[in-house]
Amino acid sequence: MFSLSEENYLKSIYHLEAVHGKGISTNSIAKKLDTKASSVTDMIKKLAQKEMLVYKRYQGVSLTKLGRKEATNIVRKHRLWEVFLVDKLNFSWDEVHDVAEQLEHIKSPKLIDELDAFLDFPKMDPHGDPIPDKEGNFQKIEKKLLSTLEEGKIGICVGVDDSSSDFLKYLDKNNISLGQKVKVVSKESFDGSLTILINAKEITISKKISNNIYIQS
Amino acid sequence: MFSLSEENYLKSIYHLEAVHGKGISTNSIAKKLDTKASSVTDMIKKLAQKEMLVYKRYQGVSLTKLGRKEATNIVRKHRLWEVFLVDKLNFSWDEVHDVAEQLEHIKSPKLIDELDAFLDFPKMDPHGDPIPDKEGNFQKIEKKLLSTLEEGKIGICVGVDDSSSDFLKYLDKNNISLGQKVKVVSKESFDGSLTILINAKEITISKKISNNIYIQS
DNA sequence: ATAATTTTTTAGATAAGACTAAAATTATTT
DNA sequence: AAATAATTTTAGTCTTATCTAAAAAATTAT
Repeated sequence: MFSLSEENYLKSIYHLEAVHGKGISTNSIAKKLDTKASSVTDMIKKLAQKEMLVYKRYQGVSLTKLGRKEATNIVRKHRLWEVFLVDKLNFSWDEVHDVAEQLEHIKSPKLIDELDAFLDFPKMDPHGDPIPDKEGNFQKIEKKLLSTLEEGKIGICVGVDDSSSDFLKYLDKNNISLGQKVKVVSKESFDGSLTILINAKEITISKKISNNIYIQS
Repeated sequence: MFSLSEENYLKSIYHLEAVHGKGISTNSIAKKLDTKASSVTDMIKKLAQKEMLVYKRYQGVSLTKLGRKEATNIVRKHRLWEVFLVDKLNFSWDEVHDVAEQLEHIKSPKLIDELDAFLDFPKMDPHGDPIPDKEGNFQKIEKKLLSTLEEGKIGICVGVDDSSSDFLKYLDKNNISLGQKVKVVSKESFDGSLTILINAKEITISKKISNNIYIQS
């Protein structure tokens, strides 16, 4: 069994590995968890002892197969709860994160699988992220950033990179949601801002925004 | 905000007060929480400082209005989650306690009220215990122990005192569930055991059992 | 009423997880 | 290849919640 703190470390390292590959630095973990590097050193020693990750002083860490399994399960729980909150309890996609952050730590062999079935085995969470199945497998979907789409091309919104409430509220305000068609009308080379056609309306979005929206094209 | 531990103390004291009235002893709290009296002293000092209860050395404690409100809310959450687990996730009534024990500590203003609505504002949990509403009010139903029912009289099962898995499994095995009619066929004065008619079948139950079943008559 | 017992509190220790400050190691410049 | 900078680790401290052992107060028995 793992403590809340241990689970949060495993999850953070998992997410960092998904972006940066193996060999995650102490500092990057500290940044992600908003804690100090010295605290991270303490914890990764403990997790190394539990064989959840491989650690050599000054060399960063990598999850073991066991550690990855543990982390995947936490991610699975987080995302299933998000679906529950949105589909059943009328939460909007910008409200779910903090609650799911708590719910993901509930320990019950039966609970999560029953929840999965109750939700009809969803494959995606409300932000377009894949939900691992019981065994930890999930479908990796083809996607790229909206900012990489060329002028005149069309894509469909399939996810967001940043899931912060502020960003998601911005999208809501501009009627941008998953499954929607977007066409890049023009691209400003100076600042990378994009004028897009969405919902039969033209809007201009900054590079920072288009860098946080995933599309399929 | 309260820690998990603080919440568990508040809940336990609340339940003890429901049975024994005001002035709960350090020892009884220790017993209920399976901890040491010295630990209880430490914690009740802290809760007294937070004005959740009134405490005078060697005199036991009583919840303040604030403390009772806090405790009631935890009970509300516990029981709503129990309903969710049974009604939506196919848990049986002997499986819900440990999971609800965890879920009751999830902090979200929106979550619990949405859950309440989603479950259609249930008034009772799976064990027949009342669910407090948002304001902390609940209907106190008229009930008495099956052991107090006289020979020849009829009652309806409305709750259980002991919610342990073992006891509930015993009831399942004997087809005793809430809402069911029971008739006391005979009462053995020597050991207090009861022969009852339930489900068109006669069974004999010990005093210990009849002391844990609530009926309405 | 005093002695014995039980309950409660205090004092001091421990473990988990975080922190600060300083030392050790690695990486980057010049 | 030194020197400087950045990162990481160590050492020691703090907080929360627990514990044991001993002291203090209350209760019960004689």
